[in-house]
Amino acid sequence: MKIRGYGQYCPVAKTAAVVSGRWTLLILRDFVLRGTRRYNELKRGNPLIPPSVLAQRLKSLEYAKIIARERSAHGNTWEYHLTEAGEELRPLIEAAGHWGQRWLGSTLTRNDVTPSVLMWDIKRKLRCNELPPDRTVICVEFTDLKRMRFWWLVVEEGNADICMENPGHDVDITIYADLLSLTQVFLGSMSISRALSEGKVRTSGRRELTKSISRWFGVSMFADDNPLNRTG
Amino acid sequence: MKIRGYGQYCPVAKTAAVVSGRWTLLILRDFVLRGTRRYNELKRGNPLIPPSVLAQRLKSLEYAKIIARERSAHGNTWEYHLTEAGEELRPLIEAAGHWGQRWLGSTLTRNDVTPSVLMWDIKRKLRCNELPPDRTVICVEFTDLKRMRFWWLVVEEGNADICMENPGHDVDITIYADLLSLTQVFLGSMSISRALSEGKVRTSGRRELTKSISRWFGVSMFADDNPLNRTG
DNA sequence: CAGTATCCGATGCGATACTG
DNA sequence: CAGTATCGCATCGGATACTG
Repeated sequence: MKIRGYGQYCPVAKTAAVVSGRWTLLILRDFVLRGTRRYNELKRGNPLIPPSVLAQRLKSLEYAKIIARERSAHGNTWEYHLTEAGEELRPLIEAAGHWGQRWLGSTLTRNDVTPSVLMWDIKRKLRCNELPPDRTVICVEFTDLKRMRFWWLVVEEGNADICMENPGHDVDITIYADLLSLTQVFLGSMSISRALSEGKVRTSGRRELTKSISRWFGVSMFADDNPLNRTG
Repeated sequence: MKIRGYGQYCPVAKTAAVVSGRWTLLILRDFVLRGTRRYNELKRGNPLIPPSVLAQRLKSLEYAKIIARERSAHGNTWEYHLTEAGEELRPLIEAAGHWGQRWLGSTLTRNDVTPSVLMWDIKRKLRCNELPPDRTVICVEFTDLKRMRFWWLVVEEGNADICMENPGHDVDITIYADLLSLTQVFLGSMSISRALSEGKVRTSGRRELTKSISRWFGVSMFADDNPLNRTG
């Protein structure tokens, strides 16, 4: 486990030696912004990372004392968590996100979107307390997909679960959208109300859930950095 | 000129695709923090970068609209400058520097230090207005070096020049130090007064310049992030 | 001064398969 | 679930030499 540096004393260079390998910043993002703790969660959040690379990066980050690996609460599996040093990478990660949204947000293409990643992001940002107190079932149908077309979010007691098969309960609201449009909504480059009025997103089901959708449908933490949202 | 992305819509991933190549963050540091504008300045600040890699990175950054290349004022050479997008990378670079100083500052070794880079950093941070209004000549002698042992800073009219040969003027103050110690002083991991009292750094010449040294000898912008300086 | 040209070697990386 | 093992290719990166 050797870290290849740059032969420079500059603190920026020291940091760069640790965080600038391929995939590394994304793994850190998962820890810092998504609260990820497990190997397979990291795979889910980064579908294209080779498992060997992920394993190697985790070892490096552990070696650098940015994360630590330990038994989970139940003791039957492993978990990673940020150290204090790792926590303090938050400003760096957030700066990267703000900048990317502001200056590269318009580069979004079909190659950048994956239904599973989007659905987990949506789930994570769902404002459950803005939904009815009893169980709510939200169905998402990606109108342009064959596989991975249907997703269900079951919200109960302030907690959301993701299913890929019909969970059997009555569906309270269905959201129809193509994958790219719903991603744009999540990223804040298109407001959900505009998406609805333009027909990019449609809904069916209980009317009051559609009316309140912009309250319970949370968006990316970088949504406000979108150039469209600039006040200046 | 293709940028290899990660197949993710996340703004952090978009940024990572642009800035996380080897040397890239350091080149950006030179633009953002050192005010570098020229190819050879970049080489000076990054002695180990291969010229072909530097050229490729500059092209990439230009392609990404982070820097722009244009004729210098005199028109006989080329200069780079940050675009607005590039300027806004400052928070990212500074976050990297703060973190590196705080968590990796103690990893400094002999392999990380270069006299030329240090001298240019010192020159850049010299507080000329704290020096006498007339010409001041500062000699730095790296006591552990054979080559690159002597350096002169000629400060005149609020401006400092670096020489590697005796400029001929009388020397007002000479600073003797080994390369690692003076680097530590610059980085703030050792205060100059402590370095003097411990004999890591010595001076000769005009007494008033030694007495005021902690005023005119500027340090790294990350010096305060050193764990030693923590108040908490 | 500001880069190209060339070349080679390491290794990072990706793909796939497999395991306790 | 949480990774290893293997493997081969590509390409990145480093060194050196050279040029308008």
